[in-house]
Amino acid sequence: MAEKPKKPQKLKARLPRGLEDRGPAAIAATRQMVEKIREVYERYGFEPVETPAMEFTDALGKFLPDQDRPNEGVFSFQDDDEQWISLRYDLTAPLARYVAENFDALPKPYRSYRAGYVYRNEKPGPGRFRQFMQFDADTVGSASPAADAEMCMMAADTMEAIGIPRGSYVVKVNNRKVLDGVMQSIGLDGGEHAGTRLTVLRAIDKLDKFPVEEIEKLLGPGRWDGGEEGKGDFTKGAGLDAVGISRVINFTGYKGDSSGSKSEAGSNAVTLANFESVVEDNALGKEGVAELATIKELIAAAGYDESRIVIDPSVVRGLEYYTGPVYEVELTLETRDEKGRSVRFGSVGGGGRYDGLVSRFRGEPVPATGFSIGVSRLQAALTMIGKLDTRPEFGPVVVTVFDRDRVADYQKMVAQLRHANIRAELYLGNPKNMGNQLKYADRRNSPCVIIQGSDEKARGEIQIKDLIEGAKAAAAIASNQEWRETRPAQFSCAEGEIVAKVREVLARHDVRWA
RNA sequence: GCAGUUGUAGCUCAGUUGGUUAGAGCGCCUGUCUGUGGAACAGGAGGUCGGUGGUUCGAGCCCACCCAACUGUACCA
Repeated sequence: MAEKPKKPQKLKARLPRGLEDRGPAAIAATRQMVEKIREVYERYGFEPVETPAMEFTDALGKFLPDQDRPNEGVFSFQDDDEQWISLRYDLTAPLARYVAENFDALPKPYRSYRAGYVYRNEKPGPGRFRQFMQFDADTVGSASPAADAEMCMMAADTMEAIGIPRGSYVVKVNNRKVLDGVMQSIGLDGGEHAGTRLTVLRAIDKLDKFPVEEIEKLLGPGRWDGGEEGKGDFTKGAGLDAVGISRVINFTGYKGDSSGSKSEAGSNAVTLANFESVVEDNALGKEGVAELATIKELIAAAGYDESRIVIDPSVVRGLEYYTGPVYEVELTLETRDEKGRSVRFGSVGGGGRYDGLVSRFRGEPVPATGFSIGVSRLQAALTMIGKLDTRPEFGPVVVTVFDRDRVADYQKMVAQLRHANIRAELYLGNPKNMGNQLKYADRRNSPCVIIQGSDEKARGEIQIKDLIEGAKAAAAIASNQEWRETRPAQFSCAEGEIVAKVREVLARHDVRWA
């Protein structure tokens, strides 16, 4: 024998990490979610506008503070004129560019929404992808806390519209001015402390993740993630002294001994009172507290209680561009993966006020506030907790080919069904036997197939085989012979009745597309 | 990025203290069955055991490095 035939070097079919292919069930679920979110946003008065997936890199805010790692996390490339272009990493920065570019033509306040994929080059995880969908709404040109309050209410309404019951989600609100005020009051103002301020904010952001003692380490010297000195990775702390640490912890309303989870802040009124005592005479802090107080009144007047929208000092978000109120939506349902382990999904939406983002382009103040839902992450969470209908859609009615020379007759039946708005197709594979054609219809999840052999043709009839009913009947049948002879769930009717009879079958099984 | 764990068939996994030709279940294809999807039975395809180098008479197993995935952590506009 000659040499072993060399295997052709096959190209490995594979997808980069953090990306996913999406089948019919996932697509249908996304469509439904997006449609429901859209209805709510429209009802709040927002109008649609869309921008491309790419922007000039500088328009995305790459030069804003907190840019110690240029080009990290963003997919970028150079155009043929050497200008840097990036895939958008959110929908807010591109909107700011759009508004600035079309400023004079737009009504102010300008209120718009958009859904689209955004891209982040970071480590993927459960519900975290490198391409994912966001659904965004923004009010540009209003400095009123009413615009912020409205975002919170809309967030709550949206969650309920998607089918998440009241009590299974919570909208958390905070205000960056309060945080900044507290930091000023412990001597962390000024450019030389910018890095420290960031570290403090990051530490606060982890309050829902680690016990308070761990947060204290992050505010102080630092923390080892292996649980003890020298184990695992070391996170450098903010280096605050004991007074500074306790001021920050006091602000959060968390108690030193509560090993872990919830803020002690009982109600919005208590939280606000605590804020007031913590910011003392700091002007910026007082301004933030006043804004939160206004928001609290507005949402209460509109009938949103604290189980739906709550002031939470641990919400930080968007270190880069948020300037005032910030919001975050969290699922409070416990989510577990297929192995029963608890899974952290983090927030499924959020937003805040970004008064500096549009004015970058304009040299005049342009206040703005926005809210965004992480559609992909929310879908991943809902799928995991079984809240999403992941049943595959029914396939088309399949008209089988019995006699190869009568394809025209079969195609005519297909056309009749299609004209009656029934999804239908001719079997386009090799029609050498009926078994393969039925197997195909089965795999397509077809509700029924049409069969017409010469016997039926002679009588002017067709056979309709109900595959769903047939599958049920199959359970009771043991032998193949019996299976074939009974031809379960199959009936014949006159050729002219094809549409009416197929409709009956579809109705019987509640076929969604019918 | 850092740390830990794990890489054997399309999927889930076995694989003795290093010892001939690397296995099972499920899935896939074919046949029993040229006018009927399931079930059953029979058969078949599919692996450079993640990669490279080393130790050894001999490596899926031992050693080194690399790659990838998962988990935690960092970052997260």
